[in-house]
Amino acid sequence: MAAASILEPTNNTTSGGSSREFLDSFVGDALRRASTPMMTDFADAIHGTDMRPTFVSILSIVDENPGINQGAGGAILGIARANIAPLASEHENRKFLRRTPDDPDDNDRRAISIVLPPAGKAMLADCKARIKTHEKRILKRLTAAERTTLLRLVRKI
Amino acid sequence: MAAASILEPTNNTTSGGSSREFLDSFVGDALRRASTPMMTDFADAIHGTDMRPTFVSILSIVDENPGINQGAGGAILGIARANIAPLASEHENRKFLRRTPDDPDDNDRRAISIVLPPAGKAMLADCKARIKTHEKRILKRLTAAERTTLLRLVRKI
DNA sequence: TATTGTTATACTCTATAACTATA
DNA sequence: TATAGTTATAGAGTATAACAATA
Repeated sequence: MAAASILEPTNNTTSGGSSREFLDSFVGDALRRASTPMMTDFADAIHGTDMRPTFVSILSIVDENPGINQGAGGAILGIARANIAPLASEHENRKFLRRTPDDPDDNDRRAISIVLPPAGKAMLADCKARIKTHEKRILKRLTAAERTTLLRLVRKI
Repeated sequence: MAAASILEPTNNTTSGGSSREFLDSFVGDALRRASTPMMTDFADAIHGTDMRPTFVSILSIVDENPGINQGAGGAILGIARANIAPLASEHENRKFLRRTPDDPDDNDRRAISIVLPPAGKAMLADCKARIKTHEKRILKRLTAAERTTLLRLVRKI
């Protein structure tokens, strides 16, 4: 992959003197223009691990909520049940998570509990380290205070 | 369409007491979780116009930079040349923009100038009005000052 | 050689509907 | 009837490679 942007403009507001007046007044477009390269850089950060952004977030949620079922995990992440299923299945094939028909209360046989086996924990640890480096690189133009403010404001949306 | 989120959690930080500690510390994930519903709501806002988010941004850029060529327009928007081509072609078929082999300096016959005919201007005006309403709805939890700060910080990424 | 536009292709993420098995 | 998981499919957005015409 190595998806370092092909697009010439490196700054994020106006480009070369061309007008972006309308778009520049909208938060939605700013968010899109920030999150796309962010995702690209994220993908670069975990390149070589055969993981993808959504994969890492799933491992992270399962690690912090062992035994959680797929639907609840997906809801936390904002991923629909229908999209969690194939991802969980792929994870399981790679031995990064384990699904058991056991449920937390042992009385709903529809629910499937997910848990991280050692291979999953190791992969997650590797990705976490890579992601921390990635975030530092991406956010180097923001002070610590600005990052905190940004997080707070984005979450209010 | 009418894609009002199917996902249960309505707030954006932690859900129901489940842990999101790791993800919650990363700006990238917050951005993703904010921009996805934002795009969905945007799509709802322009529903019925047969437009898509990228379509609107292209019309907007051409309107503000009449005669711009495709590559430059795409660069302003962060869209690769290869992806602009089919979008521009579809726009042209719908009479929302006009492409002429004339270039600004009349001496580069590779470049193609784009311009908004009346139908394109009318469609853009309609979309702009819808988008303004959409942004107000989405950002209703932020004060004017917070929106300004958010825009400034996101652009620094 | 480099660049504009084009085509074709692949991949990620998201949305929807329909199905099963449980409840 | 309602829910958890599954499957299949469709759509939007993005990335890459290769090509023709032009510079």
